[in-house]
Amino acid sequence: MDSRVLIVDDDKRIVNLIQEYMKMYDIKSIAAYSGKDALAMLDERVSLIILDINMDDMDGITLCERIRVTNDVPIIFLSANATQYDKVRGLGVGADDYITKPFDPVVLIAKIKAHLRRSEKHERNSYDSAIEFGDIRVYRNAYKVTSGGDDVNLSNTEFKLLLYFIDNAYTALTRKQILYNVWESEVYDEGTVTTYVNRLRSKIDKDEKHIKSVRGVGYIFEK
Amino acid sequence: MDSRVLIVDDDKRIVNLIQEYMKMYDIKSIAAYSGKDALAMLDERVSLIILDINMDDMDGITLCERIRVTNDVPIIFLSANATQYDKVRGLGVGADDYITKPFDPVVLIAKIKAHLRRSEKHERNSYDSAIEFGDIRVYRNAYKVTSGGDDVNLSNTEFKLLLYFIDNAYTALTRKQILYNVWESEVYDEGTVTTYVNRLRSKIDKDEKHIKSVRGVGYIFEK
DNA sequence: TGCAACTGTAATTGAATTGTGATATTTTGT
DNA sequence: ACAAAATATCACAATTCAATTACAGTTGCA
Repeated sequence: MDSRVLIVDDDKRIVNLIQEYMKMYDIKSIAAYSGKDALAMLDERVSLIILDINMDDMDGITLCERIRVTNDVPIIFLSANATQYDKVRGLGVGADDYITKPFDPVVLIAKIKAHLRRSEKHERNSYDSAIEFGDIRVYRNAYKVTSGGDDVNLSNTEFKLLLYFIDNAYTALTRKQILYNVWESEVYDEGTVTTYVNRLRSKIDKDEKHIKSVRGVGYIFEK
Repeated sequence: MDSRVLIVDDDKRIVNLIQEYMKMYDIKSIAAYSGKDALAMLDERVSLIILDINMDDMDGITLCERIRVTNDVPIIFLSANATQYDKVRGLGVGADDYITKPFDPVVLIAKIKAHLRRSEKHERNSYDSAIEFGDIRVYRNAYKVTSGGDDVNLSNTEFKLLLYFIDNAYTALTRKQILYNVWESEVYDEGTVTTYVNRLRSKIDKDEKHIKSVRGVGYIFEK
């Protein structure tokens, strides 16, 4: 994980506080103390922005709109209360989440991590390039999988299941979740998932290096 | 084939990499390391532009719009992820294709060639640029196909289908997609595609080396 | 006009895939 | 070590899918 979070707030104490927490969880951050500074810093690579709604020189909403013109990075608003956020949402500004002050650091970190994970997910799984793990390569567009260079013949369902795992790597998935997302219906027996996971394993993951069982929950895929 | 590709990216390593691959396939290229340079180079004759979406001095979208004011040359976007490209498409910017980083060089070259071929069609000086795979040669402009030197008689629909496959090599295509693009309508039965694929196979690909079935999906063409 | 090629649909066949239960194995808590 | 629960494995019948073949309507052209 090589992501950076930009914190924008004209109250330096708040910025310092957030940076302290983030340091504890090994999340890199940079800070801007005004809207103008923030815009300047966007030239650098930033994975997520935490943005205070109330600032002196430029309010957070305006700043958010300006950012959105050129940038798709997730934004979490810091607001004094929930009503304030409703206003933001009403305006249709492209914010992705919000936290009200005073905030619980645990919640803040959880939200940050969730957003980082989500955007990271989209990054690597580009459409034309192969996804690799171990000696397995998955070619999304070609519906093709190779293992050590040799073609592996996966059925359509097996392939879709594999993609679902890949798109949700490092997250434990319940059988119900898997049914819902891969079979797009819950009418099937959960045992079906078990069977298919094992079919997939027998073809590309004989020693269960990547698709691991999580007893009582379901499965987790690790690259 | 006397065409030139302009590569625009401020990351010189990427540019060099692409130029290396292109050299291997005898495609001439020139490079620009900034949007400003790229605009200047457009005075010269260019057949295709490969354009990074993220650049320091001018983002790819803006550059694309500026180019489009005066120029109709095909543009392939290089983007960090597919989401980014969706945004471009949403803006209605006149991009013709995209490739996500990290890219598969084979796919990149295939796409470049496809675009060059397509635009070449409109130019006067391209009589008999054949597309080759196996012992098959396809002469786009002459509506002619040979197999091992002998003429193959393809019907019009079969020929259009073959061209569609060629232009979308290494991508699995659904029957619906094929209907939509070759028959230019979806009113027909999907079985029609099946029949035509098999007619095509019996004429130029008896052992299914190039047109492969992807069960549950459709077909994929590989050169 | 008449014939040959082409077009799209439909029926048939064989093979791959599908979901489910029945049984074996592993893991867990006591 | 034991029973209970969860998971893995296996075998199966039903289904789905694509290749093949046949066919009737259409088009083009000689």
